[in-house]
Amino acid sequence: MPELPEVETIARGLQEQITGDSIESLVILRSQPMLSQDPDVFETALLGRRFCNVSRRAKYLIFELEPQAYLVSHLRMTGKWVVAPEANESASNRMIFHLKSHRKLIYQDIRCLGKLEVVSSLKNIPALERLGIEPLSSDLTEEVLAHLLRQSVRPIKPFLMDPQKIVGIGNIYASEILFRTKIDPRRSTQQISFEEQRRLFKVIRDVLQEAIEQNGTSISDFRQVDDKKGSFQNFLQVYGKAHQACPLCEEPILRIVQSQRSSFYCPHCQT
DNA sequence: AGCGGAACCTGTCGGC
DNA sequence: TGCCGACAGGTTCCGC
Repeated sequence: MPELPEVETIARGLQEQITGDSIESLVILRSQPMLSQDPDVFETALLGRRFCNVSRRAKYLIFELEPQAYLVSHLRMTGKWVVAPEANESASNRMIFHLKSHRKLIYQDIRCLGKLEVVSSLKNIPALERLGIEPLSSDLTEEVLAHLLRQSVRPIKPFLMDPQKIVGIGNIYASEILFRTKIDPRRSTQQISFEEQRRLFKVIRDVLQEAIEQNGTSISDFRQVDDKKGSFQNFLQVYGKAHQACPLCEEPILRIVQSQRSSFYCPHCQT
């Protein structure tokens, strides 16, 4: 489900809603295969602890707890976090945290592809160590992007989605970024010109930043922590728009498959 | 070393 | 109506 802007939106919502609150009890409705650790260990590590911060790294949510512990959550395709006065009877509810404020923090996940883990140190999560560069941080520069493009040999679209290179860009934003930069998603990273690299650098940051300002993209089921929709879906130009007219030239948008994922692009505008 | 494909799951939708 | 395949916002593992 979520890419960087959606995860950032959820992190901000949770930060605002649950910081200072603590976990009184926990009901685990289903733990497999989302939990990599024993459910009893998971529960014991959480009970009584207080949320002191919620942040994002790549597409991971990091709940900082006091006394020191971290709940690390990856939503994968269909994970969601909801804060509400009471838990609704949704079939996708997987865990219900009963908070001291009497509100409920609910983890939902239709496909159960998400991952949850409690650790005493973030160093205990190898996947976090393997992550690439945060695109909105000062770590990403034109020079760094040029270097990453040069050392890779693959089409630009799967490159943009590789979290070991640049984190946070998923299937929606990869297509949107390439449309705005007018680059064909099949082009090799080796063949991206200097001018195109500069455009990519700017557009990657612009698109992600704009999507955060719109609270993410709600195409099917993404919702904020308070159940409201994001609004970046109103600004999508190609994602999910196969056969529709390109907003620039009116040619039909094409859908192709790359690395087992759909790519949407305008064959006339993107070269 | 780094790539593409399969696997991990469930739900929905369109075609026959 | 029922069945079947394709598809869905992601990552990891495996073989080449």
